[in-house]
Amino acid sequence: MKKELDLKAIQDCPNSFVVAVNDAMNVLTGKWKLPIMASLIFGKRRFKEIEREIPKITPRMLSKELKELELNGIIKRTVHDTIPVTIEYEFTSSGRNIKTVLDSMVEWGLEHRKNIFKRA
Amino acid sequence: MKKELDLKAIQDCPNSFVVAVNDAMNVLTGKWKLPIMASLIFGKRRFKEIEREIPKITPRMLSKELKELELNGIIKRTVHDTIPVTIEYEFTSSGRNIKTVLDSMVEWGLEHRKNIFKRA
DNA sequence: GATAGCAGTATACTTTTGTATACCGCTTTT
DNA sequence: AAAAGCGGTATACAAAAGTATACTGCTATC
Repeated sequence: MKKELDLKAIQDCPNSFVVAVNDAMNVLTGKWKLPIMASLIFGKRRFKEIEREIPKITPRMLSKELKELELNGIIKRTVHDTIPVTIEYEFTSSGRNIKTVLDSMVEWGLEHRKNIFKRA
Repeated sequence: MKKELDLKAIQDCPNSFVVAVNDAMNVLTGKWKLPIMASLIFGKRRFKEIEREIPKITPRMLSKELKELELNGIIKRTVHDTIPVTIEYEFTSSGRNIKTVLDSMVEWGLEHRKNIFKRA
């Protein structure tokens, strides 16, 4: 699945809005991003800690997703020069704010289920 | 990509919240769902109309996504018994409300870009 | 000195998602 | 009677996303 949203139908929306939605989607899609963010929500975590908290994730996927989240400015990776080095991941403030999007999803989702059952 | 969110880390959140986020994600992910919804936002549309409004979508994908959106209670498919039959797609009220989620994404996305450039 | 933990990487593979191309039965227009 | 529009389906294929399994160099403990 390519990540563009090149549709004429949205051309009348300001392009920055499309970009903004795209940015948000990039942070939310994929099987493991939400679990990883859930693991970080109460504070800093190390690689192995996250791995243990998320059943069935492989180190390959965890590594890949952490890199992507870091690149997108959602999390910050810090290397502490202890011996041996310890590495910690934590949200950026932008990253922490993605919760507002999740909140709106929860609100919509709950309401949606109510509507579904009304007519079923 | 499997669609479960079976993570221990979210187990302390009420399960209904996880389900709700999942429901919202199902409506938003994939390359064509947003374009299709954008096409429906100003009113009813017929299959070929949507197809024309979205450059490069194949009828196969359009058909597949419309079915999925209908199954998820986002859009409604109506068969009018004209001769020949005409078929119209439109949002359900739940479907229309997904815009609140998109709005929160726009808000977050714009703010996020501002933060990124501040530190870059 | 073997074993285990840390923070990952490498390689090969399967599954899911999306594309390309052609076609169907029906009706209206030319 | 041929061509084009409607609302799709069928088949085959390519690309993206995710899995399985093994391994690396480092340190610290048993």
